[in-house]
Amino acid sequence: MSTIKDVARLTGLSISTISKYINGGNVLEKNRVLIESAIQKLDFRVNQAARSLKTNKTMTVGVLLPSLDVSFFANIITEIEYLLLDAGYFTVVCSYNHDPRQEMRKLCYLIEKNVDAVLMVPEYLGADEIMKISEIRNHTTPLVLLDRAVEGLYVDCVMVDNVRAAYQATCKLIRAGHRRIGIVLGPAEISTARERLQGFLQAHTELAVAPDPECIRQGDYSLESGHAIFGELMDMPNRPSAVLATNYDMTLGAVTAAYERKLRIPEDVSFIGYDEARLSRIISPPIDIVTQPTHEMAEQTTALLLERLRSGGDTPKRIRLECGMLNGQSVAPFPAP
Amino acid sequence: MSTIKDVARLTGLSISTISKYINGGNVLEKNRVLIESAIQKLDFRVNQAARSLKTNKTMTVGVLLPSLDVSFFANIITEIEYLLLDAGYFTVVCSYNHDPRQEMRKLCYLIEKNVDAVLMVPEYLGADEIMKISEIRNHTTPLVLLDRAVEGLYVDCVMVDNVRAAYQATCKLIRAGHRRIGIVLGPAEISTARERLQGFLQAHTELAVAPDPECIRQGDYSLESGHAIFGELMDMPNRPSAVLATNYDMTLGAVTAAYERKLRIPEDVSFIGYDEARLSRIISPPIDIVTQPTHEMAEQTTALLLERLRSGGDTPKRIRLECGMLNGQSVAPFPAP
DNA sequence: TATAATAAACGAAAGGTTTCGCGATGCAAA
DNA sequence: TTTGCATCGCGAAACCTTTCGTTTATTATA
Repeated sequence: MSTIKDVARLTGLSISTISKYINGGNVLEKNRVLIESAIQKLDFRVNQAARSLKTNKTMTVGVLLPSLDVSFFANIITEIEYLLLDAGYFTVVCSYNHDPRQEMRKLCYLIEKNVDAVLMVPEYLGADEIMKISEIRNHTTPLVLLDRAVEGLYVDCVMVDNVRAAYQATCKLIRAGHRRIGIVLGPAEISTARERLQGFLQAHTELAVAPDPECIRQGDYSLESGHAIFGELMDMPNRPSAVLATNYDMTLGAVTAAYERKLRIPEDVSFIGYDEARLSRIISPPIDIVTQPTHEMAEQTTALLLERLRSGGDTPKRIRLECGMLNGQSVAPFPAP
Repeated sequence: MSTIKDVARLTGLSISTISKYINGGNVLEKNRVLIESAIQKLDFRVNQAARSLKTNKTMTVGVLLPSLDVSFFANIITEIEYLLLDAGYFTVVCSYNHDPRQEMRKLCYLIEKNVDAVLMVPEYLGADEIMKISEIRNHTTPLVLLDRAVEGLYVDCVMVDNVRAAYQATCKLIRAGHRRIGIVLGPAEISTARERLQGFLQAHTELAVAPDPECIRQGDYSLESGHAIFGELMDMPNRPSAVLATNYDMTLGAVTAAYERKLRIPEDVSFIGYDEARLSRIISPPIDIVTQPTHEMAEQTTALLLERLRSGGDTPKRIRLECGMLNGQSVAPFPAP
């Protein structure tokens, strides 16, 4: 493995000149040619460890996710990755597999690996624990939270107005005449699930409809749980006339459960799904879908990350983006006209 | 940020003693106590850049995937991650988002970041291009391929016997009496898709059934394409009486398409899916599924990686694992008795 | 008590890069 | 021809750790 020293020797220039060239400094044209050919011949690559040692930077952003295969996050991260690359930053992802112990452990590892910033989707971690990490306490390593806040933790955060999104979807159902509405929620430990429930309840309150606790059911944001819970709801003696599923996987699970029971949407049950517009491309009639602003989330998150990476600490920013609603044909008036 | 030097000063010991302790060497009991409390007080952490510079190791394995949200890969990687962590290695994942240019670029980045080994699921990259990377040519950075080989590239590889898996599934359909069988394939550029097609054709040849080219259709391993292609097959004037979908997402897409058309499985069309056993938990009647040995793949891959990490180069190993078949009730005799 | 054997601590070099202040060089203007 | 100015190149220090060969301390043995 050849070093900058070898390049210096081969070109007859000094180490500092080579370093200058490598880092975009000006060198004499003839030296430029010389250096480039030497680099080529020696197959020289900058030793990143040495560079990091000196600069205290890795030009790498660490992303920590609860799981690798949640398409909602995967989509956002993919976009962020492109944006960060444009800014010269490499992105590495790692997952804690919904495991509370791994969540802390991996966060520490990432920071110890000297990533320049961490972007994370938290799940079970508390503010006190995160604050134990000195790099975060001292703002040495910027931390940005995605999709979910951590109570009592004052760091940058990009999220979505979950309350309002669920509120609007629920309102739509109530306005269509539905009075017993089922909701398929995520785990109560996760703030998005709590917020969506809150919006659901708020719509009931405002429109003076009493929610039935039996119709409020908690899953784990997985395909299977969406399937199971939708099934349970439909098997109730007085089943809800409409259902709201609150993420992509559970939406898909709910739809398969409906199909399986030969329940027609919306004739037999009205339905609103979540997250992926492409869902309506494979379900007919197309369903109504609450869409989250993934592009905007990616952009805002990247902007936030870059700002922190460039100019460091400031008072934390908390960004809330609005969700949209893709109108389909899965909400019918109730009772049927 | 405090360094080993600070710890040395505070304890009155030498730098080398501290280093020895950090790396698991023996020190006097009283010194141990001293060092530990100093480390605590100073909140000392090893500077990984400095360590890497010296040792030429990062204790990190880089994983390169075509996309983050393919659950088949995500499952395997999650398991590998645990196994590698036990062996002291940290795993970082990155994705090239099915983008041929990114595929090469990210591979180079990973290697430049000094990961100790790369595990990759290749897609479009050719052997010649990969061999341009000197670290791989010289076996400086071990490269292990997962799921797919690269033609002409002689490196370690853990894959599955796709030909046989598709062969057996197809045989099952033919033996049940089906003569026109549809297959929903992935992109021809991807070796697994070609192999699965080969197995499909081989079964036809051996059992003396002529395959209909019209029934052989290529998608892109996505939910939508599974949906679309299954739909196309069912819309044919003389549609196949059985269909084989060749990955998880396309299976799910196919099933929703069947539901949508109110086609009963297996009464109206026999069906075999792929990959995820849990599929049968949300589809009724449970479907027959070709299962890939994800656990074993994870184990073998990890073993291979660790071997390379520990003892370096050797003649490349190519491991082929057998797939299984989960019997459901989605294959009916044809014509119906 | 002296010596050998063992264990622990030490000092110094090495690993490859960036950075900063200073010296050299080249060119235009006077 | 000399002066002034702008560029460019250079040397050396610094970043923090590991490692290896050597010294010192400790314990056991004769």
